[in-house]
Amino acid sequence: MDYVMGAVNAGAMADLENPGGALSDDQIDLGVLPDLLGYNLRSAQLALQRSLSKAIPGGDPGSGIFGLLVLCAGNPGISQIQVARHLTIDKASVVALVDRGEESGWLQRRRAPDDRRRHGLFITPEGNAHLAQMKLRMRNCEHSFDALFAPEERQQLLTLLQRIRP
Amino acid sequence: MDYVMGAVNAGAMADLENPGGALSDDQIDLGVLPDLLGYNLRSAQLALQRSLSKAIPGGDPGSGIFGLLVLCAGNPGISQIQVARHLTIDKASVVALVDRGEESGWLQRRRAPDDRRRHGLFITPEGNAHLAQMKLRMRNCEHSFDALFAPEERQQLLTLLQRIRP
DNA sequence: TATTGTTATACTCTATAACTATA
DNA sequence: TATAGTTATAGAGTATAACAATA
Repeated sequence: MDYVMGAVNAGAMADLENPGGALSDDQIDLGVLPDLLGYNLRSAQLALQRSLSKAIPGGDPGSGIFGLLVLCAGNPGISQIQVARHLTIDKASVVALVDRGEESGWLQRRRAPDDRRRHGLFITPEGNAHLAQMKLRMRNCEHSFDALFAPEERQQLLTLLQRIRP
Repeated sequence: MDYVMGAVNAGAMADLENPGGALSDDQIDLGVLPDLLGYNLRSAQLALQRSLSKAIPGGDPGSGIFGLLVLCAGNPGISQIQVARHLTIDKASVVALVDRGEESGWLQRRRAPDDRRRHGLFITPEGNAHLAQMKLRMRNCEHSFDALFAPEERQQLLTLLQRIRP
């Protein structure tokens, strides 16, 4: 119950204390937010994402073209529905992604001979070259965040995050 | 260099081994993805977000109406630009959020008497009631993820995530 | 019937740029 | 000049639903 009523009471109290003046920026009360997994996940991801998208056009790992190319490079002939499953997005969302990759010349759809419903995805030499470049930039960018963690801390962060995955 | 070439070589090898047949779902090679902070952050957040948005309409903590109401409850008279700073989004993105909150009757804009450029934001009794309900649902939903962590693990996860914040 | 891919559509979140009113 | 808020616009990213081709 404390959890639920806390901010409400704080609000009522602050209301009496602050009938209209400006609030200084460092006295802002974040309430329950800092204790929520969702809030902290989102803040962290936004920070990393902004840094990545400055360093790498389309460089959000796991969404966007980067994750797709990694999967095609490691699993030639992977189907779109498998991409969807492993990037945890809908198969319909994969279509536009693959379209982009194909238009850019980084991958190809090839109708699978053994099951003509399936499109096998194959990375091209241009795709591999592009991916290698993206990986370099990605590594450099992630490296700038490594300073925040001791090596075993970084690993534990990854381990804990992976438990949340479906 | 291993880092960069790893998946490329794996790709070339797999290409020889797999000239067109289906790949089984559990032999998919995720390449460098599992070692990337960005990929793991995104997967974890997607998983949590999907769970939350089933339990709570508009319930992504920190984005959306929830974070806004928490800030208004704890800091009556907070300005929109302060909301933007603490939710780490642009001031332009705050406008639509506050519009929604005002239309729903959960908060009010009040022109600040000491600086007529500023809109102070104030939560309404209806907003407080709604927020209390959202917090209950949020707690229940986050609680279902707590099973994944020992108490000190959860705390360390939060601590590590907070280091990434700008 | 079930699966793979596709199209069409819409919604949320965020950003940028240009504007206003106030300071 | 600078700041707070607004408007207009655009771009990701994702989802759902309905559909075609194939199994």
